[in-house]
Amino acid sequence: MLDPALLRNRLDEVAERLASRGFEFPRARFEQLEAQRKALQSDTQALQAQRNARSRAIGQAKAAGQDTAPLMAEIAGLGERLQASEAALAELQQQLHDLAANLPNLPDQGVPEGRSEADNAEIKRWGEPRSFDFRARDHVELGERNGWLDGDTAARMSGARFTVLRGGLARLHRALAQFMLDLHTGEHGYLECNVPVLVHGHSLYGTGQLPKFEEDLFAIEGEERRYLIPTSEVPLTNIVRERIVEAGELPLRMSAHSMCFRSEAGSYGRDTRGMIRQHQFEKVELVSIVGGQDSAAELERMTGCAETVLEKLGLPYRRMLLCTGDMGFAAARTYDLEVWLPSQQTWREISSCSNCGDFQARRLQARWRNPDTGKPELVHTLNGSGVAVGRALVAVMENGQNADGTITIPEVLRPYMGGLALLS
RNA sequence: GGAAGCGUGGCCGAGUGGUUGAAGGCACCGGUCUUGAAAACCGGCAAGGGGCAACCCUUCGUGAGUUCGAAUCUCACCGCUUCCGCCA
Repeated sequence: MLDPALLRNRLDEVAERLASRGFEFPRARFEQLEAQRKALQSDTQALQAQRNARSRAIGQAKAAGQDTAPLMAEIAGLGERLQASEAALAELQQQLHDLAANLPNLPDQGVPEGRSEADNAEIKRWGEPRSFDFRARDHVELGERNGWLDGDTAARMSGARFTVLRGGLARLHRALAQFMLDLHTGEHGYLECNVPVLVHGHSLYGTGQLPKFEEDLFAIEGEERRYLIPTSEVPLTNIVRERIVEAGELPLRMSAHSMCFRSEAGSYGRDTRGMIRQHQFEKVELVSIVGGQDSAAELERMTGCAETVLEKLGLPYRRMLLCTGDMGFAAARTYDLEVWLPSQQTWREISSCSNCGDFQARRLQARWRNPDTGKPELVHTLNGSGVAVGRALVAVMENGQNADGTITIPEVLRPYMGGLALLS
């Protein structure tokens, strides 16, 4: 949610910055609603003030033992007028709120303008894509040869975009998640969390997936509707929902390994082969809650933590600064990490780290107490993948493959594989 | 699933339908005192919204209702606690 004061006072700037990310602000409608709201609100409050004053007078008269009948007669009809006014105001405010809830965050200064991923800026590159002296196989081919990776069996029980993993590959997948979580909690200062994967709609509203992107989610109907989380950013960030955090608790850094569920509506035909795009996948997530003055530096730090994962695994990657048109709804600034996939001869997203500023915090009413002022202020929230486990598995397989179809296990994972160095 | 109880500010906790946005305490901030600190004492201290401002409005789990007036009365819902049943 954008700062409502910004909408009222600096509409030109807001509209312009939203336009830079390809969002057309419904300006005429907003201005009309806002003008009506202003008039109706002051009318309503005048009526409320009148009612309060009269009721107080009746109370005083009664206490003094005077006759209250004339005062009562004076406010006859006030109640109905007030009720009508309040109802109309509530309706208007609902419309304004609905409009505001669908506005994406403003891009930070310094985010390159652009319409699609083609306009993203490459910030850095690490590692050297390996050159093969044999035909490099893709992860599906590598996996199916040994029955490690089985999409057909998964399709029979669950449909498309699911996978069954077996044996050493299943273990390697688990090893990756363990390694990442250990790294972030042991060396990067994140608090290990285990969180619900089923959440209420209001939690998804808080992080910005609702109301606009309901079709991307799996919903569970029961006595109460719940949703499967698309990322543990949702539960981790909702930990501070409607809380006032003490300054000494910040920065609050949390990490979780969880299942993630996405309907992938609208991506028919894309990445249908293998494990790149699944309805159900695992991810180690990083979330930071900080004071507003620290969020820019925290984004750099967080992105560095995600990069460390890839570096320790020996996976070549590049860091991209997303352009205005390619950022997510809640993000003000986003870095994507893209890992090299030999089979596709291209870079594929494996992590996305975003600074959401106070956008989510305003929806969540998540605040901290600023010791300088003694007043509560909205926190800034950041989230990043540290990193996607399924895609990391794909990258390890493809980059670590040998001519005979075996896979060399990165050294940092061997302790999690019982010392095994080669998957064969 | 059955029974009982409870939801009040950052926290704890009072609150007979009428200047109660809410006593008291803790925490926090400022001051006096002190070599310094602690203690003691004095003062301040909820959030959100509207207005240049004076000031006004809203909020006591949520939503409806009764009333001139609701933290207080009624109903429904939600959440929490305890006991019983079931259960990994």
